[in-house]
Amino acid sequence: MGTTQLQAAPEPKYWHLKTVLSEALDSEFAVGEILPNERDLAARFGVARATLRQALEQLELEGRLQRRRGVGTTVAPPRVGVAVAATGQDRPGAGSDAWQAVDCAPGAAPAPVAALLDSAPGAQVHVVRRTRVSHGQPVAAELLYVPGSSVPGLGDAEAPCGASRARAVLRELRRLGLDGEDRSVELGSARAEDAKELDRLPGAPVLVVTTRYLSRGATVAVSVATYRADTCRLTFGDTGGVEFDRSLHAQAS
Amino acid sequence: MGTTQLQAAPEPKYWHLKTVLSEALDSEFAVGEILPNERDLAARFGVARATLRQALEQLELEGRLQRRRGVGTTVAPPRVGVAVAATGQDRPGAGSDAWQAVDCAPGAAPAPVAALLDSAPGAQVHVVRRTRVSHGQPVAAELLYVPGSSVPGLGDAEAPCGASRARAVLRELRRLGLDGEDRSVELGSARAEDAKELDRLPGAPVLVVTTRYLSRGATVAVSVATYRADTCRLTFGDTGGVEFDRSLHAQAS
DNA sequence: GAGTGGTCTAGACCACGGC
DNA sequence: CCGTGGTCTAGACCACTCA
Repeated sequence: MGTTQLQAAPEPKYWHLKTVLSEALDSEFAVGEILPNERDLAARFGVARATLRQALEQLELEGRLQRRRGVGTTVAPPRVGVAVAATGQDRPGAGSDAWQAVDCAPGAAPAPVAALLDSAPGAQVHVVRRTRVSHGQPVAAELLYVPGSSVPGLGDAEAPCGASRARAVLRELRRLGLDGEDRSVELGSARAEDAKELDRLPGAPVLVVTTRYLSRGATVAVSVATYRADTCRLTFGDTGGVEFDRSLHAQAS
Repeated sequence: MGTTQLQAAPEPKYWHLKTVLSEALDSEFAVGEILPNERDLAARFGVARATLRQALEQLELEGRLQRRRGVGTTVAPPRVGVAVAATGQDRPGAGSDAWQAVDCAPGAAPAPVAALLDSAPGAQVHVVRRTRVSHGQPVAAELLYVPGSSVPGLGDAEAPCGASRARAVLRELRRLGLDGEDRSVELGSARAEDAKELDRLPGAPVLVVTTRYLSRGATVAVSVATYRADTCRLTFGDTGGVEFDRSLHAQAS
């Protein structure tokens, strides 16, 4: 019959495109360099813009590209290793990498958090907001839920509600003496609120780190931190080794 | 003028759709139930299929939906907590949750792995493939890179190359006595090869866990494990607590 | 205002699973 | 075989950034 279906490779175009672009990024582009715009690229490869965009989305997901509306598509630097370390409670940051208390408000813990806190779904807690900056870029936004019973040292009036109160809660928490932490990591998408702080669009992929802080066997606080998945590599230094932080994704010399 | 642009909310349609669908999933659908097909759903909401798909993709990314070509879209069960635990070296799995050695072949470590192994980019290593199954579902595929110098007990001929040889390498490795591990977690997309083992399409989002195993201060092996990001929540039990494994994402009673 | 990426449409065909 | 989700097209308009 006249069916000219000779191509035995049903590999999607966008997948092939992604491979080609990925190799081009390695060999022909420097970090920070801006690519041709999507319309030009699509024309150059002979595909529709939507198809090209599918390839770019994948590359952005893998942290190889960075796209900003009104600006363009740039080659992303290697992912930054951020330590999801020991107590994490506002410890003196190593240089330019630390948590910053933003504010503190009374509120109700969402159901999944309440479950971890062993409290009723609607129970009132202190909600501390913090932001983490690494190498000058925002990498994470955190909501820390602290039941009033964990920090009895504070009047639970709604009083100051600012960064200073946030620091006060953290101080009280530290004084409890934390024995350990349970952590989990999963993929999520940035809520509109987080997206703003992370300088991303809503729905951007994030790594959600949920931490349960323990003191004498009881859960005294729960933290939900969302890290930018495109720019971050979370590191867990079980041996205290810092060397791991470099060189992953580094080009072999 | 006749411009009837009264809507002050430029919230994308797919974002709104996602919210609506998400609420519907909570209230009107049971786990495993299949949704109407995409064409019907799109018509029902008065949007193009591409727009509806954008919403579905987000929900799938968040682990709320599961889509399979030729079958349909189903409501996903809550993410399964998988422990990325202590030595991890083929320890007797807790019930139905364990690593399974697949095979072992000689090969060259890719550049980033070679860097972690402190070896030349092209150096020959044993490449052990393992698969992890949890609750009957494949959740992770792993490539374990072991330099020949770490396991001198084996003749480095390409001999058996099967699951038995893989187990032999693991046994030798365990006999070294591992002091500790450095780990990192980042977002990636499944290579065609991994995708097959994980029962997903190539490019599917995965959590890439890179582990460096140490013995007496030296790196003796490097593992790159890719976990299905849609179905898995990685847990790190610093305190050995297992309770954390349940109840995240559980509906409050 | 020009140029960028982000959203959206209304089609089409293909690959796969199950009947 | 039919129905499903997956890929792809060729347009359009919008929101944003920056000169």
